[in-house]
Amino acid sequence: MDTITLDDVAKLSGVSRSTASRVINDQPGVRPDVRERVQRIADHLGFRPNRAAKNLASGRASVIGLVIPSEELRVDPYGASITHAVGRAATRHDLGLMLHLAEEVPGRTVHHILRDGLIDGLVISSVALGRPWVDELLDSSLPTVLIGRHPRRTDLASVDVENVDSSASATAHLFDQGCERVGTITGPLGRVDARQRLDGFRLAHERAGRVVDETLVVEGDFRRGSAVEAARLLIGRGVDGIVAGNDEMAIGAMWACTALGVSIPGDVAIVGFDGTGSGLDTHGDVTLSSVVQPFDRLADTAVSMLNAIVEGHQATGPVSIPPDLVVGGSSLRRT
Amino acid sequence: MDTITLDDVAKLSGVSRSTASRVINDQPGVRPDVRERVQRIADHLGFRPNRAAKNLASGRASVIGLVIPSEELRVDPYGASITHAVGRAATRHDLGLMLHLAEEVPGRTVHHILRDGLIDGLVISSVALGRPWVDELLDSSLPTVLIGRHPRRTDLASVDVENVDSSASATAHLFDQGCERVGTITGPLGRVDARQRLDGFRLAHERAGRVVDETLVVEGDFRRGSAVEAARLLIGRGVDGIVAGNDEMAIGAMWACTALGVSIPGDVAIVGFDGTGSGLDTHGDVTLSSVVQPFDRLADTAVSMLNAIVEGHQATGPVSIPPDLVVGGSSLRRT
DNA sequence: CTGAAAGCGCTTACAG
DNA sequence: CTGAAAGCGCTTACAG
Repeated sequence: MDTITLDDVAKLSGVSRSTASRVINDQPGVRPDVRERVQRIADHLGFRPNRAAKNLASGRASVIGLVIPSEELRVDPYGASITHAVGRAATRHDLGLMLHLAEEVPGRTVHHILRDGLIDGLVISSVALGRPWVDELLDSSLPTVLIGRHPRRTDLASVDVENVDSSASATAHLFDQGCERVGTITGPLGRVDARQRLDGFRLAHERAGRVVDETLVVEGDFRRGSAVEAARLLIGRGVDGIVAGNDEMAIGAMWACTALGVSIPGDVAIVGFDGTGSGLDTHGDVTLSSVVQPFDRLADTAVSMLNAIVEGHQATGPVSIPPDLVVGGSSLRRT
Repeated sequence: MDTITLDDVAKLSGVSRSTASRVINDQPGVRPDVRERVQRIADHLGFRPNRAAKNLASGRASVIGLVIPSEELRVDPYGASITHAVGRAATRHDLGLMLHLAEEVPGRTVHHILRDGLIDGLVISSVALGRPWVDELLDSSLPTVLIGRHPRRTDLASVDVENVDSSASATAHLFDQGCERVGTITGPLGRVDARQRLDGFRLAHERAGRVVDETLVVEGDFRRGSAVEAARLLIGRGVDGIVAGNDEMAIGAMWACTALGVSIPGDVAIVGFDGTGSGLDTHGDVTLSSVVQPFDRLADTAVSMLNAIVEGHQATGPVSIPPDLVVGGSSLRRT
């Protein structure tokens, strides 16, 4: 073994393990010159503290878990974006990230996750809610932060995009582009985010003194396929603008338009939500306008909140972060 | 603290910690009745061994890491599929999975990953190769297994899909469907997998006694956008079949066809590779034919190999697993 | 500012 | 088949 331990550093520096520990962990109470010497020796030796030992001794793992449905990870770029963002955030906070795929966790393993001391807390994608073991976690002693929103509980620490106003802006943007008959393809209305985005759609109408034509409100399921059909329906009903509940469905709608020879944005202007599908390579020639989720800020906030809870602070309630409307070719009519 | 330790179990069972440990870890050398009693008490107490302690004492983390480029995770379903599959495999092997996003690892952190004792080994997506710190890992003392193939080195433990023959089958399938002018959109030819799939394309021609029309071989970059253009080109050159280097590009090609009013599979039959994009909701009405990667088998094999290396066995060389051609509506002409 | 000492919860030879 | 003991590599009050 050429594994270098704290003892090695201490011995070579001529200090005690305690002092070496303080230096390594940037704790105060060490004479500057001593600190410098120890640090130098540690660097020179290439000392890396053993995490397991540190964990055991301190009761801190410096690792957090992410719970996300595997379906979400595979099927929807949203899941991948969240995973990516939380990974970045964890790294920034100097934490490791363990992946817990929602489908893969056998029943009793919940306790495993809870008590095996391998993680300090959990970031949970609200998409994972509804599974009994996930719901159970919410009330366990393990610190958790939700990305998204719980359908009922407001006591949980959570971070979410602001859905209502931003969705209203997207709708208003279509009005601005001269759209007269704007329809919407919503996510599954059992989900909070889908409902809130619909609320925003209605709000924009209200603000503009318009009346929502209810035949132009079609429920989808956040997947592309559902939007292809829904878009056909809406096109049949003469829409000239579509607000999609997410980008996947916006892409489905674009597909339907293309297949029907309906031009975008000339005949139908389209706006999505998420910002996962933007970029030319996602849907032919036209870039998709979208309400872009601030994934990095969401993740960073979530990890910060989680850290705070781990450190013993009270969990704060839901936090909401406004996204940006990014206008692309799918909705911009040159005037 | 109501944390239950091995000591609690031992005391309540009236045995030593050693014996309790043996029972908990299913090690031999314990009288059946004792084993049963200890087990029962452990269960009753809800005992969960502390992983950090176990790790420290045994030198095993029971956690493996996955290195994957974050781009891959966000942009291409392939990355998400791999991540998902490795997550499943890890769970099956009773291992935790830590995520190491290729972009997020600062230089010196390599050593961190190497020596902090948090992981036993690493599954590395070959897409991550080329980054200096990743390449460095390959030669470190940390056990690693590659999913994919190294451009040069054959000494590394790796698992990959069989690319050549399967790609040949895909091409042959188009011949079977009556295609006379089959073109291909390849991945970036700097990559082994892209080259091998092109080799398969050529091989199929050879086997069928046909000559490859080199003007029908167009290089893409595995992204959708590149395929939209490439497909336009190919359509202009009169192809009636397209073999795409992956599903993302197949979808791009389908998009191009749809936009040009070219019918699929009537005018142009299309086959992809990966099996990530199949399912109706990905591209309008038509399901995509594809060489479907055996993600679960790939991941399972990779994790098994990794485990073996961790346990001290010699690393075996590259392993290749054949994928399945799954025929969908994009290439099946009713005859 | 510094160090000696106990302890985190487990595993693992080593004796019996 | 079973147990006493040492040890994994760190942190953390507690004294000085």
